[in-house]
Amino acid sequence: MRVSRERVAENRMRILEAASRLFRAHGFEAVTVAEVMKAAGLTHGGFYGHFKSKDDLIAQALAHVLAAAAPSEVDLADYAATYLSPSHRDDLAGGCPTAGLGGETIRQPPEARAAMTAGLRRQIERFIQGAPGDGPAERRRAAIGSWAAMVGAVILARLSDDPELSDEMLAETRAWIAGKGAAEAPDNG
Amino acid sequence: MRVSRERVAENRMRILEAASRLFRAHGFEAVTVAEVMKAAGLTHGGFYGHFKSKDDLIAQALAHVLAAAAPSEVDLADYAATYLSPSHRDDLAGGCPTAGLGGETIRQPPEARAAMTAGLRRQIERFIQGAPGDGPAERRRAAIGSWAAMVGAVILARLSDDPELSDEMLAETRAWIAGKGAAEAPDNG
DNA sequence: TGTACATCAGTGAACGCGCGTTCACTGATGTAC
DNA sequence: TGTACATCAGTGAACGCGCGTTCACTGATGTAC
Repeated sequence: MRVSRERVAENRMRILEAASRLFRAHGFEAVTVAEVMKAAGLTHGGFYGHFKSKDDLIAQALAHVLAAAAPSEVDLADYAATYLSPSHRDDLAGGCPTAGLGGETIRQPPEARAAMTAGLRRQIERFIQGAPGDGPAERRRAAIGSWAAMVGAVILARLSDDPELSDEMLAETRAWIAGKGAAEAPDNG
Repeated sequence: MRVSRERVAENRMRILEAASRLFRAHGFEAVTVAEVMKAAGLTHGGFYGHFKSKDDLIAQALAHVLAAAAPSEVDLADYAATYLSPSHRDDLAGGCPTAGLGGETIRQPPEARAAMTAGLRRQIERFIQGAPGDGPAERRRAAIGSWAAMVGAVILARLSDDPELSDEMLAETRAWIAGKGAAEAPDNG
């Protein structure tokens, strides 16, 4: 049965939201088109009215969730405290798509990688204002280094089957980033 | 045709080596059992004489490649220079299994995660001796933070479809780690 | 504003392919004498 | 040391299942008059 134009747009959004959460929770390959459609409250046959293919959905779901991130500048230390928290580590489905899907997106088609690259650029820009350092170059370096450490730490913390080591990865990386931020630029090395 | 006992052990090693490279290059799910066996110079039917299942192969291949890493202590700055090089970034099949497969291993069965956790522990221990810092706690913090930044930076660099941004991720993270190593512990923050 | 019809979003059965896994078979290895 | 036979690693065809994708159909929406 045909539905109204608003309903079509709403269904499309529901598919993107459901896909975004399911992909983050289980990875691109483990999630089926039928599962996504069911989570969106639809049947699988209608999928191809909205998307060209599953790969197309992957790219659009990534672009959707990455664009939804807070647009304003953030304080790097505040952001790190939230990002490197146990509750973010434990929230696969609702957490950072870069940490949850970055490792898999490397092998995805160009469209998905392009979405991730755009997200990476935005994240660095977002960090630059609130990053420590004397000049723009130093602040950019701090933004890049901190972001790499945050993403790496969440992945390693999720990987660990020992809760103590997992908590330690988060807490120590957070302290290490804060320590680096407070330190002055060295003149050796 | 039956083969000699040495040949059995050699075949098993060949399967583990082939699996380790193929998994790192293409991910666990994209690689088929038949592909692994073909790369090892065998036919797929014999696979179940060596391994209980594909999941079993994944866990054993991870344990195998992680155990093969250099056992001695390393200088953190030297290690970072190699790890954060374009040639390591571009060598998916021969590169670090944590960077290549860590993101996917989160969703793998306990045995695979246990292998990764053991590798993570070993890597931190390996770094502690050569890490900067006054006491053991400070050196451990530097080891953890640096490792998180290295893994994150390689993943982000591989993700980026812009070669310039990709190179920048590696170079800036490397400089940032070095800068942090030289800095003294802050008394604020 | 009402009516008649064309459009098309969504349904659910079906298709085809690839994958993990199984199995009857082969023939070289290892062992008992 | 040599022979006869049991063992079993590897082969390749086959199975069964699940997945992405297609398609004929349905019926509410949107439009032409």
